[in-house]
Amino acid sequence: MGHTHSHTPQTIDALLDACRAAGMRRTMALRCFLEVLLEESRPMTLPEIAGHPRFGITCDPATLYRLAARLEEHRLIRQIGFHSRAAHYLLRGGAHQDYLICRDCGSIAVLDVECPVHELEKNIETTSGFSDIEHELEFYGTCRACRN
Amino acid sequence: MGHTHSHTPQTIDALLDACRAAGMRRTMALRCFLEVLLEESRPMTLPEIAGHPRFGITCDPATLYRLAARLEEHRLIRQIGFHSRAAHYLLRGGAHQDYLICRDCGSIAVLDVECPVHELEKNIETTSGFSDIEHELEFYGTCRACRN
DNA sequence: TTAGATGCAAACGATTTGCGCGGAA
DNA sequence: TTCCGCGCAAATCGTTTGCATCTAA
Repeated sequence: MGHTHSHTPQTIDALLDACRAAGMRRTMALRCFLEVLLEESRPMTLPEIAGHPRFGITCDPATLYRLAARLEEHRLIRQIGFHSRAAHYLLRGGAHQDYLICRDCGSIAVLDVECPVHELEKNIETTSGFSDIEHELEFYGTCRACRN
Repeated sequence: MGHTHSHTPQTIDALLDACRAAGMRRTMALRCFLEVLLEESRPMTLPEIAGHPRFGITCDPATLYRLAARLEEHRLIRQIGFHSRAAHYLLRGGAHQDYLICRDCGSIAVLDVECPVHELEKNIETTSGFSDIEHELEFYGTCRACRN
């Protein structure tokens, strides 16, 4: 069963409320954006999000990027940098995840492990002068399929 | 003094030899590329590398990107994905480094800590079916200057 | 009514690709 | 002499920005 530190289950409404509380307007693009991210619950690029069948409207790229910027600013989503050209985003508030990525085919798997850096993170927080620290841990390897 | 697991000190000649052994030609662009990476010994983007004073020639972007691709393929350099638009590269063969990055100004600091994921990494290697695994660990926070 | 969102269009910057030439082996 | 690597040029693709219009509050 693993180490899923369960957090409060997220719902669209709760998310939209949080957005509202952060001063954002309850717009259709916002709702679609969050719905996709919530349904998929994995890191996605903006082109992926816009192309998702659940994304019910057509929406200008500019809108999407501005939306992502606002959501990230208000800490509702988080960017994660795999080695792909496009940035990935995921909802905050879920359990922290680490990833295992195939450097050939780019497939992304979620690791079901206890993240071993919490200690270190606290340590850094007190000694570095940085605040609001969080981390990103990815493993890159060659998956069985790509090894031929 | 920290945890610098010292590796064999690298020299341009050793690096060029390694390239040669990998079947690459000893070209001027290759030498400049490696010299910059060696001198700076930090993750750099390709535009940064090409713009470095030590990069003695002018060289077409295409050449640079193809060079990087070859070097990465032969495992002489390694890509690392900070949250910047451009990919960063660094020489392999140095000690493994983890980073602390300011999410506002983007400054990158090298962490002088024992990396706490080696165990986990071995673990994943035996259970995941992935091979040649390596990891990337970055901490993101707000640095003192950006906190105002 | 009004500040915040959106669409449109155009600009940007990193990265990629096809092609013919020049140089390292 | 032979390929490999290079410069040139053009195309891709993710992302950003200015501006006029629209809309949620």
